[in-house]
This record gives sequence, structure tokens and C-alpha cells, in this order.
Amino acid sequence: MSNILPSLDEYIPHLAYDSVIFGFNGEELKILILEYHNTGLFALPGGFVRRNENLDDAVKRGLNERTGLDKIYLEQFHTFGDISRPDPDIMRTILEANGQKVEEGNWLLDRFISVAYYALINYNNVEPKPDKLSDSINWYAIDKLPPLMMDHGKIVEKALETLRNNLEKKLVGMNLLPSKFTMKELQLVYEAVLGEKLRRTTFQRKILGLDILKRHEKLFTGGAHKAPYLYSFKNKESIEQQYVHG
Amino acid sequence: MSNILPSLDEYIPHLAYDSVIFGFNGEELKILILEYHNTGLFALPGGFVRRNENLDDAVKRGLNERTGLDKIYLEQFHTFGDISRPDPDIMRTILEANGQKVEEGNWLLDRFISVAYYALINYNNVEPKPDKLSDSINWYAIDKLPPLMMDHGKIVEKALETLRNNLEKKLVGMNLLPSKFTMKELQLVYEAVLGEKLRRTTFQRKILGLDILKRHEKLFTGGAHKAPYLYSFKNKESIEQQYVHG
DNA sequence: TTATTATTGTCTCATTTTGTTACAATAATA
DNA sequence: TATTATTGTAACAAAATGAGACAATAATAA
Repeated sequence: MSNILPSLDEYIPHLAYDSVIFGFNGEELKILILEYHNTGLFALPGGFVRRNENLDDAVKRGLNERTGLDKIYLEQFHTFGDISRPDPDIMRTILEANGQKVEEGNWLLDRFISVAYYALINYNNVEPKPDKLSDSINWYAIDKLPPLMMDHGKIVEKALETLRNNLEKKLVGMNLLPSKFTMKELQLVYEAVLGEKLRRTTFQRKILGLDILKRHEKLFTGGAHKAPYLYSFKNKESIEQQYVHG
Repeated sequence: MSNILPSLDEYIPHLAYDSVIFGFNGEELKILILEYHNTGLFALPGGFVRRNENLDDAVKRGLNERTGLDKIYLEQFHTFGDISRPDPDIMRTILEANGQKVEEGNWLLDRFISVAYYALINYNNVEPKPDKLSDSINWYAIDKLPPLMMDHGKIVEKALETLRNNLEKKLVGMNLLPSKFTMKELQLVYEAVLGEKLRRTTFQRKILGLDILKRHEKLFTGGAHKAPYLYSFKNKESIEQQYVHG
């Protein structure tokens, strides 16, 4: 196998990013986890930052390569910088399992500081693509993750914590749902993120009170009951002004 | 002047930190700003990360050197990674104004990613010390800052935004006030952080309702009016469990 | 010594928000 | 056509917050 390793000329040494990519399948909150070839190692999708590239752009580039999505809701949430976090043995295992020769002192075995981001994407729009080093990239429910390598478990925890804190402020539902959805679906997103049940009538009243939803035709669901309205977020841009920034 | 520059052997290249150190003088929220020798340049206190040192520890080390304080409330809030942010000309100006010879290609002129932290300290406990490269380090009210170099203005803005968001959650007052304080002083801290007036009775009821304050003897203030109680935070450790983490 | 002044601690009531229950409407199914 | 499950909304209770009132009191002035 030819050399597929990133080269130090191109990238900033000691600096990486990891991404926690959230999706919602209608029931559960999930994240994308990749598995490295022949190692049984599970990890968050991550990458390096080019020498002439903004940090944010590096993350966008990586997400685009893996999901095909162009405009992704992204939020940086923490930078992990303990000495203990990277493990050169694990890195060597991954590289060698991919048929790469790794000489002592290779920059990939060095200490890395990692800037972590979370992304919110529409589960149904995506056909995740594994990269050169990984076998597979798959959705896992957040309460059924495989054991993750290095400190990636901690990174996921912190991402979830941040997502929960931002739930009210940042209109999370807007980025996890298709453009039209029922009130029930929106409530399920909130419940999946918070990990708790919410009261239907209170939730509905509160959300409608925010005056951010536009009501559409009724949907004929196929359920043996009254059909719910469909909603969409009204004027997505101005809402972003209000919530996502500031 | 001898060479006082940090050496690449010791530090991780391309990686720095900046700190926004908040203090409260009883009236205004202030931050520590340093001024570089003979340049008229104002900047946030910052530094580099040793190759065998945790990121958090590097920041603690820097704060300790500058304030003498040992246990400082510290919170990481954002990592700034745009290509445009560092300015090699400014860096060269600072170094040369300090009598340092800087050859082309010196690592200090490279691109830097900066991890930003804010700290909350007790204004009265501190006698800030300038470092080797800076003339002075002084308190400035947050609405009367001098123009800051590079993107340091943006860093302060983001720190304030984060502090405001965390005000309820993280018991900011605990770290900005002396161990005993009046209700009025606590309210002034909240008002200084939020930048708005609060209603006295509502504030008092809410804070007391949190059940985190211990009431002490009355203070004989010297004001021509009823003397207020003094309060302290009860059981600081258990409160930290509740608020600062999780 | 006594009246004045400014601020504090607390109470009350109005207003707003949230929790809870109830119930009619209705799309599919039996 | 009756039954079923779920939806949209109304109604009332409970809790939280806003707003004002007032007695208590430490220093100062008279």
C-alpha cells in the first residue's frame, strides 16, 4: 500500500480536531463513530489543520469529506490539552494496521492538542463515507456507544453537556430535523437531547410562545388518530441572528 | 540585553494561550491588561505551553507568575484559530523594542492558535507583576479598555459573553468577592457582569432562595442607615460540586 | 439628646409563567 | 358506524417574578 499519511509540510504539528456529529433518526440522538481498519478501535472523526487554513475551515473540510454536506451547523466547545491524552502506541497501531511504515519520531506520534467541535446534521440527508484509514463510519445511539479510544469518550460527554446547555439558546431542533416536522417530532428531539420526558401541553405552549414556528397543512400520518399539523422554522435566517449568535 | 526569548525546544510551536483575568473593585468589573515596553501596545496576558505540561497547567503557571495567586478559578472558553489572527510584524515590533534580535523564521513569528481562558480573582488580594517583556500590568474597567492588539479585543468580548452565560450556573460572585460581603455587594457584581440594573428585592429573594449563603453578624458600615448583614458562601466545596462542575 | 436621612430586611399583592387536568376534534381501523 | 389513539386547545392551580410599601436602624445633623 502506498503512503497515505498526511505530511508535516502541509499541517500544523501538535494540533488536531475531533468532531462529535449529532443526528436524530426520529427516536434517538446518535453520533457518527468510525472504526479503524483491522484494529477494533473506535474513534471520533477528526483531522489536522493545514498551515494556511483557518481552524474552523479545517473542521468544515473534514465534515464535508465525510458527510458530503456543505452548510453544517458547527460549534466549537472545548480544547483538550492534557499530556496524557494522545497515545503513541495506539496511533502506531492504527497506522501499521493500514500498512504504513512509521519511523520513530514521526510527527503523528507526537503529543497532540485537540480542538473539539460538535455538529448538528439532518440524519436523512447523509450517506457517511469512511476515509482512507477507516473501515466504516456509522451512527451509534449516544447511550449505546462502543468503547472509544483515548479520551474520545470524555469528548463525547463534554459535547453532550454543551449541547444540553445550549438547547434553549441555540434552537437545536432546527438543525436536527427535516424542514417540515410535527410538534411531536420536535418534542422527541428535546427529550433525546435532555434525556428526560417533557410534558406535552407545556412543551407545545412554550414552543408556540416563542413565535418561531410557521404552521403548514395537516399531515395525513396514517395513524389511527387526529392528524397533527406540520411546522417549519419561520424565517430561518432571522432566527439564527437571534439565537445562534449573540 | 541578554536573550530573554522563550526557546522552541521548550515549547509547543504554534500554540499559545491568552487569559482574561476578571476582578471586581466594588464598583466595576475590570480585567488585567499589560503594555509592552516602548511600543504602546496593549495585550492580554498570555504565554506558551511547555512540551511536557498540560494545557491547563500552563495557564495556571502564567497566572501564578503574574498574580502570585495559587488557586485560581479558571475556565477555558474558546480557541481562536484563524490564519489572520497573529501578526508577525507586531510580534517583531514587541521583540525588537525589548532589544531582542529576531532572525527570519523565528518560531515566535509563526502562525499561532490561541486557547483562551478567563479567570476570576479577588481584586484586593493581588499585586500584579509585569513580566520581562512588558512595562506594566494594570486593571482596566471593561468599558474603558485601551485598544488591544491583534484579536485581543474579540477575545475579551467572547470572554464577557461566556461569563454572562455562566453567571447563574457558576456562582461567579463566589470568586470575585472577599469571603464576607453584603447583599448589596453581591448585587453589584451581578450588575457589573450583566451590564444592567437589577431590582433589589427580587434579587435578594432569589439569591436567598438558592440557599447558598450563610448569614453572619451585622456590619457597622459607617453609612447613615441601617447596617446590612454580612454573608459568605456556605460550604464552598459542596457548592462548587453543584454549580461549577456539571 | 433627638430628629433626620439613607439603606436594609421583609411583607404584600399583582402579574406572569408553568404545571396539570380535561375535553372536543379527527384520521385510521375494526 | 363505532372505536381508538393522538392532537389542539382551553381552563384552572400552583409557582415564580415584578413592583411597591413600610418598619427597622446606624450614622449624621440639629
